[in-house]
Amino acid sequence: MTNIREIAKIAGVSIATVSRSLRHPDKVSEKTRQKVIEAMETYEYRPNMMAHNFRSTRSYKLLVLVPNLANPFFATLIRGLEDYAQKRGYSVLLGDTRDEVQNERIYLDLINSKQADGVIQLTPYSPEESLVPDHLPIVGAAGCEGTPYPSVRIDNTEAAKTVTDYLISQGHRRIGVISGLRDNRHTMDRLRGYRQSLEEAGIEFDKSLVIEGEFTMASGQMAANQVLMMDEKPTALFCMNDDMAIAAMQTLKSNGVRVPEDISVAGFDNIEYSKYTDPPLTTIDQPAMEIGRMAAKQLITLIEDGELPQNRFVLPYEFIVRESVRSLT
Amino acid sequence: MTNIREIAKIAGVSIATVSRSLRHPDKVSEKTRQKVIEAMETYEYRPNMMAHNFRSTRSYKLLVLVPNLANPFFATLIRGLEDYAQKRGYSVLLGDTRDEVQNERIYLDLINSKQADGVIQLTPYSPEESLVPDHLPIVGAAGCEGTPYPSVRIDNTEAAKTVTDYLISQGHRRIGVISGLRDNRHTMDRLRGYRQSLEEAGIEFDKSLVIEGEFTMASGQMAANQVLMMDEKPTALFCMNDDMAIAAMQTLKSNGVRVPEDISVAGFDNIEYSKYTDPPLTTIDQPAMEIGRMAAKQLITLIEDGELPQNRFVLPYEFIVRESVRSLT
DNA sequence: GTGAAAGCGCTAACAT
DNA sequence: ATGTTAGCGCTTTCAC
Repeated sequence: MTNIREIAKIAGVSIATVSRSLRHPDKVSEKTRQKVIEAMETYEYRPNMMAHNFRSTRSYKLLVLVPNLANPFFATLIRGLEDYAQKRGYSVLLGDTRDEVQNERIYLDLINSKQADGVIQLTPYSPEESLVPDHLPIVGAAGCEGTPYPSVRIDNTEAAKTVTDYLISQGHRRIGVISGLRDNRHTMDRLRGYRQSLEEAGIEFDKSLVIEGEFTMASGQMAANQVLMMDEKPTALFCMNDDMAIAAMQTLKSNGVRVPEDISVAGFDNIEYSKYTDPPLTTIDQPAMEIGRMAAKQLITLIEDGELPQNRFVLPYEFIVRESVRSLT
Repeated sequence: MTNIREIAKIAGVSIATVSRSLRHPDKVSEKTRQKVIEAMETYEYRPNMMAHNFRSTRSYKLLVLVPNLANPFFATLIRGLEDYAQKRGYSVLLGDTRDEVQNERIYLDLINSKQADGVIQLTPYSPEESLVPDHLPIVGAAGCEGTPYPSVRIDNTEAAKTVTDYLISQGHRRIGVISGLRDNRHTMDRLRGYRQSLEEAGIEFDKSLVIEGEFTMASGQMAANQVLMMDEKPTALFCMNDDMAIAAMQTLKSNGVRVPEDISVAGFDNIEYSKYTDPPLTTIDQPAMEIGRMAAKQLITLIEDGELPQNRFVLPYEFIVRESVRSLT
């Protein structure tokens, strides 16, 4: 258990100098610094970060609140986040909330008890449910419009409009939607884009075409079953994430409905699996890694500087055309 | 910034009593304890865990080393892990190694610098590459046979044999394999099961039928392309994980090879997506959540007691028959 | 440029 | 059952 005192003794300096050699090398003469470094190396000294963190009232930990880690979109985002955080000397603490607000409370306690310096929230903001304490360093990632704290995201409304525009350009006019939960902000933002597109094309909005899912594959399957029972089926289906699109597509096909010949399907997220469905899925590519990196960057700045020059970071998305949408013209 | 001293003053006791009320409530009289609790509540006192951890030389953090968080099998395992850890008062620190040993080194530094109490390793043990320091509390999860530290896993060899046995029982004799990297221990264990099955059935092992992948979808696709170019194609394909199976299946189909009519496909892991492929994938269900929970449990025991009553925890797997395998008989 | 010393918030002997 | 006190390993004034 070699500590700072031992190194000081070996190097023949005071513990203050050892500390300075690490944290403020410029305040130590080149010669003594060398002596200290050498002592550290021969004794394989590793500063006790618990003491360091305690003393400097910084944990160098970022808490990420994720509704479902098993969704590869979130997992990929977190990979980016972690990659960046690591380069800045921060580690990431995982908080899988299972989409339950009460679980968030438990994790937020890590902040209060000083075990994390800030949080990255992957669940879109909900005014009713949010329990963000004041002055908590927090940034939203892949969130929604109107988040009251800094956030990094794409323009969900515009992206949804892009998808719908494309469906319409392919001759579809009866376009179904498999949405997330009605009061989820992603659902709202994306539905707005869908409706805008319809409106511009002069197609009347038909709410019976919107089926409520909850961003899970099981819900995508259920939604597809509802589509199967409709008398007048849509010719195309816009699913608000790839998980639901993948499940819906499979459900449709296993019930004898061909994709895209009978019903076209589009997704949202561009998780890797969407490239390997049959047919490969047309979808919106959210730059998951980049959103994660950027969110980490903003959070760390917020922690270290106490403020951000800018609060909204809207990243570009890409529309990926594959083979799950058929042209009607 | 309300600290233990303030609470002591408010409650009219010493700081020792405040500390005891929290950590050893039985050593404090009911009456004073109530006073202390009340003071804590009215002042919303949250103990500074950085100080607590520092003082007790425990970080209450578990480091999980994962080769690729975007693989839902790992993500699901981690969910289980985290769920259990949380109940025991531990948090999980994420270390995505991108399957690079040198990245492991960076993360293991978190242990040396006392920022984590132990590690859960999700990459199977490799004698050549492993850099596990002595006396490091570590448990392997979803690892391989012969791991020199405690591990929680299924019997990979037996599971692979189960799959192959089934394929043979359906009349297949020319069974291809898409494996992981040749020197990966999962590849070795599972290949052994495959060969055992063949041997018992009196089928000669043909190494030209084994195509090396690397557990990624991209490699599954490449492997499938190799199968497509074979003169004498296998009638069935055993893929060593679902990601490769999913990619292979899609590649086969998009090249006009029907699954399972022309080639049967089986996977390994039973990630959720394998239920929604077309056709749904026959595969081995690894109890990911349960492996994660159990691994966390063992690691915490190891940390707190310094030893484990038992070092090998082999959990049951399940063979899931869906529709991607056809009977030849 | 360097050292002496105080102290971060808490825990745990030790004393009463 | 409760209080006094030393000290965990480190950072940072404050002197020199």
